[in-house]
Amino acid sequence: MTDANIILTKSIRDAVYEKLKDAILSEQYKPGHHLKERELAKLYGISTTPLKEALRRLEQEGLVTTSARRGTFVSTDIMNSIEEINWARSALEGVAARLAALKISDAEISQLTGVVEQMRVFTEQKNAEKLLILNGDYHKLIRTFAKNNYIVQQIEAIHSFDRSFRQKALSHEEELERGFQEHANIYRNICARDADGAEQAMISHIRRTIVFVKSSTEQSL
Amino acid sequence: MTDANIILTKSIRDAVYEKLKDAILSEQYKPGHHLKERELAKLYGISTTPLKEALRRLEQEGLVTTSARRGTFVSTDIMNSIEEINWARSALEGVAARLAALKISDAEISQLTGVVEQMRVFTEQKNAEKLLILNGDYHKLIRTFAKNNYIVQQIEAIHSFDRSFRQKALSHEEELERGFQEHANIYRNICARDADGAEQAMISHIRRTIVFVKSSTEQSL
DNA sequence: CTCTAAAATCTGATATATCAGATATCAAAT
DNA sequence: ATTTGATATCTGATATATCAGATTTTAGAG
Repeated sequence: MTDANIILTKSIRDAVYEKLKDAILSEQYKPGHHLKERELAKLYGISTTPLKEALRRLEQEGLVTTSARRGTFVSTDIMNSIEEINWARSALEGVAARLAALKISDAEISQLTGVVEQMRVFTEQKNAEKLLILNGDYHKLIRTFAKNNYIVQQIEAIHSFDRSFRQKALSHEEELERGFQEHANIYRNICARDADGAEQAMISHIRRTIVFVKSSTEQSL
Repeated sequence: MTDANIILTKSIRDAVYEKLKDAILSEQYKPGHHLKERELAKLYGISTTPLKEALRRLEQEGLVTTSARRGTFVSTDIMNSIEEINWARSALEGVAARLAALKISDAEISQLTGVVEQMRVFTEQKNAEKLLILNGDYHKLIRTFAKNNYIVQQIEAIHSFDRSFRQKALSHEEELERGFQEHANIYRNICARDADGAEQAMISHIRRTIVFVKSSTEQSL
């Protein structure tokens, strides 16, 4: 409740969209759950208009399914939607790494080096919490250095989806070391201005993570 | 006017979404044009509620930009250059080809074969007009076979921006034959279920086209 | 004439009422 | 007891009214 109220500047529509998305991704609303417009509107103390707009957006993203005058339901296969989105992310972050390798300046390499060195420290300390933040910074730096606004926008639109996803990835200890090695590998390729190598390293890093989280989630069922 | 009324089964929301999208893509509403909710609602004889939902969807696709209580405007694609967008397109169509290679059924291969055979004929006839349509069908089939809704949406959002781009690509005769060879190569990789090969073939095909169009456009200036 | 501030106006955002399709309920017929 | 169909009810879809931020207009001071 508290964190939602921090966002005072946002419209009700966007606030309720974020709230619902988080609730669905964290499985507070389980697959198949009926999201009733009037009920939710009353619960959140808002009208159905912005709520409806939020539901439409979630529908387009595949998180809910609406049947006219029957109801809106949380999609039965959320993991599939998340996986679909992460395939797109792998492609977009891959090409971002390529462009970064082509365009990066020496000053920017220094910046990236600084982050990688910090990551090395926290990996040795097995500090998953700090690493989660640093990993975010690392990926953000790379797409910034790609200097392609459209790609940055698309990647950041995807980001909120896999907050929970990346958290799961780092909850396994062996993943910390492997993740760092892959990040270091991407880093080396970018520094060497090896566009093909950087793109491939980034793509296989993200796709391996997809498969890893998927399989470890399925095991826990 | 008449064709819109044929769709009686659809919701007003979807009908007005398509109507607006067509109008924007055909440049009846030019970039920068102010789409006023009340004005359009009155024009179409509907209320602002479904109209607003249609506008939100167009906003998410990037066709319009809304500033709260200032207005909704047809996007000016000046923000993101055609080149920027096409880097994203190459990555997304590449991963679509990969997924198609992984998931394609025998029946779907037959469908794709049919299109490729037609393309062969029109390439020999140097029929650029027909090839433009078939190329579109070909790419659309591949992304459909990828069975990833999110990626399909992203690619089609990009398409609505640069119809002119692919037209330019085929305006050079030597490009017809080279384009067909590349398409045939992608096709072979997908049929062989070679995911890596299909992705690489698609990516290099699109990126070569980007460079080609860019250089030939610069020459003509 | 210029500048400023208040008010009128324009616009999207939100709230509420109503419509209409889909489903569930239940009583009557067999 | 089962079936059927009328009806009550639930739900999203749509229409309309109102709110509030942003812009423009304009009246008044200098």
